[in-house]
Amino acid sequence: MTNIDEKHSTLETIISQRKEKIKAIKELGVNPYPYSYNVTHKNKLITENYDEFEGKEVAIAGRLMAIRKMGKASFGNVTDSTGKIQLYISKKDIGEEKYQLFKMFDIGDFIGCKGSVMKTRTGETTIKVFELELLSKNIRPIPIVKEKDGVLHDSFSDKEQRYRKRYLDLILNPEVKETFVKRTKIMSETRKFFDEKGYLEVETPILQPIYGGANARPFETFHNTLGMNLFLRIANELYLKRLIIGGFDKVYEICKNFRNEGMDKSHNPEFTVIEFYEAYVDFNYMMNLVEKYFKTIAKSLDLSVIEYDGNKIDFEKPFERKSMFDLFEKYLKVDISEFGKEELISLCEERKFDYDPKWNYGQIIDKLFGEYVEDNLIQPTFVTDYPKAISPLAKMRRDGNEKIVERFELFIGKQEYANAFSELNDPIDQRERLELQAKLRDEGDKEAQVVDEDFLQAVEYGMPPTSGVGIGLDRVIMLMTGQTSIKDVLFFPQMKKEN
RNA sequence: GUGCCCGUAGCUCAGUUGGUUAGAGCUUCCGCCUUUUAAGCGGAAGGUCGAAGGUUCGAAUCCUUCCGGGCACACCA
Repeated sequence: MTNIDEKHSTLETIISQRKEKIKAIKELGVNPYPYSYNVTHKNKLITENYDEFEGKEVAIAGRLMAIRKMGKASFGNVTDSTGKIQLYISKKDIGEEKYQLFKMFDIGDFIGCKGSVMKTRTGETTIKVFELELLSKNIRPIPIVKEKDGVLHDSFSDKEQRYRKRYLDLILNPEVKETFVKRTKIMSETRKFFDEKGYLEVETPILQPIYGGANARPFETFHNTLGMNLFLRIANELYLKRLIIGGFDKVYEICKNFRNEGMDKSHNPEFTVIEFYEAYVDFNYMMNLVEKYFKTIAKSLDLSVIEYDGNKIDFEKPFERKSMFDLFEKYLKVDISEFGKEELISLCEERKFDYDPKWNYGQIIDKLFGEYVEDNLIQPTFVTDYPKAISPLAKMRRDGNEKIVERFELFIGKQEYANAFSELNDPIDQRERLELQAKLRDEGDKEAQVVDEDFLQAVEYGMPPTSGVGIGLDRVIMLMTGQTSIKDVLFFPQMKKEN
């Protein structure tokens, strides 16, 4: 007696029924997990060029996604990496024995078949099968999604399941695949853009003894042989600068950074950025390059105006360039360019803005900017004139202003996409700034930077005038694919453990 | 981290002023069916209602805690 005879359909019994089918298939002398199949054509090629293929013989392979049995003949849908195609399988064409095998197929099996291309009377391109092979037997039922007149029935839509079992999401929701294909396209266009400009792609350590280059809390780990703590990088900036010091004058790295912080629609603990550094140029030069980069990527996807999160973002017009203080004046109706900390505090009180008395001048400016300005930055806008206090790696403004550095951030649709400096290469100033950060750490600012003595020494050996940029690539991908959650552009977003 | 919402069959969902034995479609299994396509027709099976406590004669439904998820806010990129 086999489980097939039992009339249960819990998940467990379905699985054991399918295991019994494997036994029965083996008894027919068929290997349910063969080694290869000679595929001659992809489904999309056939369906899109029917006239050329009519009557011709093809061999295709893919996952069986639907079966419609009608006694001595049946229809099935097979999906390969390019799309689906219909099969017509009749006992007359494939023989009694193969038809018995076919009857043991389930949705989710991989199959290969050879047949001739035809159209059914309803006009659907179909392969009339005369050779049928099982390529891999499924034992765990995949959700069945049906579609009529463009309406999906029983679609696989539970977000938690889609993220946890991304492979099912990819099988069942074809548009998901498109997003990730675009992701790869954006990544390769990004490399192409910098390669063509003479940048050298490099790799720097993910495991770092001292983390730096950004203000964030790190993940910590331990190396057994060295007997020391290591950190997963929060940024690669300080290593890329060492390479500039070492004599490369254009470098970039596409890498994952890791930050032990909050998670939401635009933050995953590991995320992808590109950082690039070029010697002998300043942040104005980089502004032009970044603008060109975004326009190039948009163009490569045939995008000119992007509809994103309810906004229309124009990538053909020149990006706006605004001083932070002009923006404050526009949205706060006050010129705060000459304000000191005390005046900013009075402003906060006047506007009933909840500030922390521990904040320094730069932090107050930063928070005010987030509160009153950021939400207005829909079209691509370079914001300049950041306070020194929140930019410990940026060079002072060349006009002698002692509070402001040469830095820009690019905002699009209220979100930050790029951050860049004319890099600080004065070793004395750099040491003072990192020591100030260390002091802030001692006072309890967990995100303040750490003094990296090796980096400081490297700068002491001499760093050319340089500008560098970091761009959050996951966000670029979100923007260019219309996704508003970072989880939808990461194959495997971080999730909590299930029980 | 805080607030709001959600968790019922393999999938999608009904059922929540507390009241027999928790329903439907798809899926699965059996039978019929040679151009179907959410194939069809007939039959069957499938659930400790996210978990644990509590209130009650009686809980999917009310309460508490916990787990997981979504959204918003806060922080960051």
